[in-house]
Formats: sequence, C-alpha cells, structure tokens
Amino acid sequence: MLTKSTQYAIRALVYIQLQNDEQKRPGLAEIATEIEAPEAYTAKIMQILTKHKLLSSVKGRGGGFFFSGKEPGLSLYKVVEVMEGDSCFTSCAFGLSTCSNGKPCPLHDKYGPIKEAFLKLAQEETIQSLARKIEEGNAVINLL
Amino acid sequence: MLTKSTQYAIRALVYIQLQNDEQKRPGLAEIATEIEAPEAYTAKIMQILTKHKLLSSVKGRGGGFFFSGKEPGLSLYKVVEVMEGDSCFTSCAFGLSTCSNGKPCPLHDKYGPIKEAFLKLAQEETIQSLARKIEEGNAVINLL
DNA sequence: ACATATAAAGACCCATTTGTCTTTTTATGA
DNA sequence: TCATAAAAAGACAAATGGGTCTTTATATGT
Repeated sequence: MLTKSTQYAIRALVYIQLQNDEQKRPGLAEIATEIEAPEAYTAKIMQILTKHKLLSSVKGRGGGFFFSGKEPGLSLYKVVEVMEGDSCFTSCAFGLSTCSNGKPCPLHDKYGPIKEAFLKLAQEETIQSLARKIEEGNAVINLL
Repeated sequence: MLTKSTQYAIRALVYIQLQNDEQKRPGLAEIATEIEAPEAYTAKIMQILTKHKLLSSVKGRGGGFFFSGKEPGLSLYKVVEVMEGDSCFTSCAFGLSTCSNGKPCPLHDKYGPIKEAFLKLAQEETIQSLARKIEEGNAVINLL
C-alpha cells in the first residue's frame, strides 16, 4: 500500500491539473480542503513536490501551484519515488534482501508478476492521464 | 508492502513447519536466530500468533512451537489478517473510502486486478505450500 | 517433588510517519 | 512603494510500528 503522504500527493497533483486545465492556479488552502487533507501537512507535501521540481509554484498575492507546460506528463512512479522511495516496486514480499531469480524466496515466482504489473501501472499512468479520466467522466475523486 | 512484523511472522511459521516436518519443535531463541529477527520482538509476534490459535506452543522444558496436526493449511491471508489487518487487500490505492465500482477513483480499473491477484495469492498459498517449495529445492529462505 | 527451561505478559523505549504551530521570505496588486 | 497574500522553512507534538527488558507462569525432565 502507498503511504498516506503519497496518496495525498497524488490527489493534490490531480486536483491541480484539473484546475490548471481551467486556467486556474489553486493555492494551498483550497487544495487541502478539496483533497480532505490537513492544511499544514499538505503544505509539507507541496514543499517536497516543488523542491523536487515535480510542479511549480509562485509565492505572494495571486500565487499558487501549477504545472508549467514545460513539464511532460508526470508518472505516478516519479511521485511515489519522491514521496516514499521505490522499495514498494522492488523489495521482496518475504523481506529477504537476497531474494532474486537465482535465490528465490518461496513467494518469488507468484509475487514477482504482481509487482511487475504494479510497476507497469505506475510507469504508464500519469497525473495527466488520471485527470483526463475524471474530465471524461470515467472516474471521480469525491471523498464524501 | 507487508509490514516487517508480518514478514517475520511468515518466515517464523515457515521455519517452524520445516522443523516440524523433521519431528522437531523449535524454541523461541532458535526461531529468532534462524529468521534473523530480534529475539524479544519475535517473542511478541509468536504471542500474537498463538493467541489467535494459528499455531500451538508448550511451555517449560523441551517446549517450543508447533502446528498441531489438527490445524489445516494456514493461508497467508489469515496470517496477514492477524498481523496487520486486511486493508492491503481491500483499500483504494488513492485512499478514497468511497471508491467502488459505482464511484471509481481514477486508478480503480487498473489497480483492481492487481489487488485481486494479490488476494488470490494470499488465499491460495499457505505456510505449508511455501515450506514444501523449500523442501523440494524450488526456493530458499537464506538471509545471508 | 522440584529445579529449571521455556513461553507469556507487561512496562517501557526508540524511530518513523503523520500532523500542528510559528516565523520567514517573496511576489504582486493596489 | 509598500501592505499583504501567499508559499517556504523550521521547530515542535502525537500516533504508530518496531524493539528491549524484566517479571511471571508453567510444563517437564530428573
């Protein structure tokens, strides 16, 4: 499972993309309310994201968060990597650091493909592709 | 990812099954050493497992842990459920409590099958089936 | 019967994640 | 130009997961 921080990050980024698509740059307070996350904690998460240049921000009056068109699609993989590292894509379900094709743990053959599928999902889906699903009415991001 | 406690539990149970297959009942110290886990912490985990009757134990001289033949195969699902709950099998990747087929989050359709596959794995594989893989030389549980 | 080896129980501690509060910086609109 | 709205930064607090230590209960071999 992804950590709560990662989930907040993904929800926030998707919300920002949706707003950007309507020529708006949401601010922290608005984002936190919308994704149902504590405001101060959301601030921390946004700081991590901007520090790693996953999106842009401007301070001061009329400021807020946005994707500068320059950034290409932002994969979920990248977001997860920045928020919690990539161990959820790589580590052995048994917790064996030595687990490999040569020295497989008893779950290696069955769990491997699942991890693969998850990695593929994270690499192929982007904040933008998720936002599009919502815009096209194929998904919702309603928390209530 | 499974928690460290769950991983310790699975490793311990598989080791006990392997020893049982050779008519032995390993004790706490031996188990902890073998699975490379802190002894006192392993004790806590064993207490949880016995309290939930996932395996049996005897105190005193010559005591130790064992599966009374009565217990049928012990699924990984059951172990996970006892150790950390079942949210890793059920919860939404987006962290939306409302996520469902009717109100799908943007990852619902692609992540659902992955969760399904993981659940199936956990329900079908048992401590005994894992132990058998090791006995048949198709897997190892070596930590070094 | 008893000493002893062993599991069980409980109190405690540490690290990480999650979350809050206060202060500082900075861009911008009036 | 300058007051102010906003993000950035940093210190702190709470909750949880992981881990240790000490004491208690009990089964068993002698």
